[in-house]
Amino acid sequence: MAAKNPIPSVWARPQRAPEQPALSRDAIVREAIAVLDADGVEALSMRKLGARLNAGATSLYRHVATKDELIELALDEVFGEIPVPDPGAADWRADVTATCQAFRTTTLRHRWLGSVIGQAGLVYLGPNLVAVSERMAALFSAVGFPEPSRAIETVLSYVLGMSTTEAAFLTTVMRSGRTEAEFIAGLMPAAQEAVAGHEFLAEAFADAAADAVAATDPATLRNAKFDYGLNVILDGLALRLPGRQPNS
Amino acid sequence: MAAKNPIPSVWARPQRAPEQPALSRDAIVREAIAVLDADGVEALSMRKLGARLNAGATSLYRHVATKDELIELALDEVFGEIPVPDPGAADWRADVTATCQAFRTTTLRHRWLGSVIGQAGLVYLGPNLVAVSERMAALFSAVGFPEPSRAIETVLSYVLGMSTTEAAFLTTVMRSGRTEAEFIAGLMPAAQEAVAGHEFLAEAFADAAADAVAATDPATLRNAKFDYGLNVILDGLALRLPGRQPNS
DNA sequence: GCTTCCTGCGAACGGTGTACGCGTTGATTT
DNA sequence: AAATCAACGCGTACACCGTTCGCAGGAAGC
Repeated sequence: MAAKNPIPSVWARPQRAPEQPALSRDAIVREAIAVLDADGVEALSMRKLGARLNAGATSLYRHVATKDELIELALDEVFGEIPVPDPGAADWRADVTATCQAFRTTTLRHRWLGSVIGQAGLVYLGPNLVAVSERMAALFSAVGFPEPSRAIETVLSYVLGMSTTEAAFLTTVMRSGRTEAEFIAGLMPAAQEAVAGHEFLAEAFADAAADAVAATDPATLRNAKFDYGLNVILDGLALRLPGRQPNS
Repeated sequence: MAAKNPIPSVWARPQRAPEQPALSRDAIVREAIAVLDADGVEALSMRKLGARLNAGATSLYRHVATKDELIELALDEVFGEIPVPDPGAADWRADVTATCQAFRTTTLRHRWLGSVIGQAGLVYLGPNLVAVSERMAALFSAVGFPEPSRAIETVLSYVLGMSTTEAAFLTTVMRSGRTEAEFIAGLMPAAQEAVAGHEFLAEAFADAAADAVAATDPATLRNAKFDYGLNVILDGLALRLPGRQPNS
């Protein structure tokens, strides 16, 4: 307001205002993550982001080349939240499991991650992603795993696919304004109908529905599903560890 | 007014043109898929799509409620390309492998699939997706798998994560205008630098680089990586088959 | 004949990303 | 102390976007 009018009167001189925290790349990225977390990737616009920082939209371009670049920065920033344990006394399965769960947690906290990765891929080599990869490589190398990079790729692909789907689902739930349980209940009739006439799918669906009823909480059920698949993969990888293998 | 005049001369009468194929939901979806395949999801605009069909942009809205709905239709249409074998004499591993490879092939043919799924999730229950799911459920049920829906979820998550990453990578390659081999070669220096100082990652990276040199073709190397992870998962699942101890 | 529907479309609204050039400012050099 | 300069914030503008609305014209039913 007053800021728009440079000098209304010579007597009301600048006095520099309470010195805004200024505009910096870090501040922009941080605020962008806040917007993305709150309203998703399609709600992030340079104008709105600028407004939230008490700045014009185009000012952001002094610190960030392009919106896509900003998103890449946000992506890598968020990878920094993933802790990977040192390969230590604990067995490798526990370590890898913890890492994968951390990855999933981060993906669910920032539910835009999936769509961004789907568009940009993981080719961009940000420092935090590199750091996470390094820690994971350490985990597999420590137990003498024959092809660590393939093992990592396998595990991460699973985690990514699972978490992305989960995140998209949770976004849909949240947009509906209902709780997860309510949403699932409301979806049941449509699902029943879609499944009718499909013998095996109906059976699998019935099992899943029974699961849902038995579970105390949709979230814990999702945790269990995630852990199931992860254990399947770790079992498969364990067979490839040297020295403990019937045949090949 | 005169400029707007729809009929400059009576003789230039409409005569209905050579009867365009008209505008139908199917035709729109088909053309949308063509655009998506050619130029990706961010290049699909209602105006351009309309133009390609010799129609105005807003005409499309008579057949499709919204752009998002159109994309959902395209998504399900594309799922129709995935064949799933009947559970037959062949062993289940071969059947599941074939299905997963078909899924991957489709994802790589329509490289926008990943980003769309990341945004929309798989909650929408289109008929073709339901059909694919049914066939997969049949595959697992036929061998008496204890929790078919969890097995399916595990396998599909892996396939989705892997294919999405692959598709994003291929898109980047294609946009660069270089061949895949050239692109990888050009990326090497940056990757080397990013990996420097990361002990285990450097090691894994060296292995991967050796792989790349040994492979005759980047595409066959990608195939091998995909099959590796898939086999890991199938091994893990095999352990859960009833009445059977691990066997290769 | 008249009426009622269905289809396509032009115009318009409120948004988007970002290129460009301007005024200001704080530090650095003279 | 004066002059220079690079960095910064921003207003404007452009080309495009998805979508709404009301209208034109033909087809179909009566």
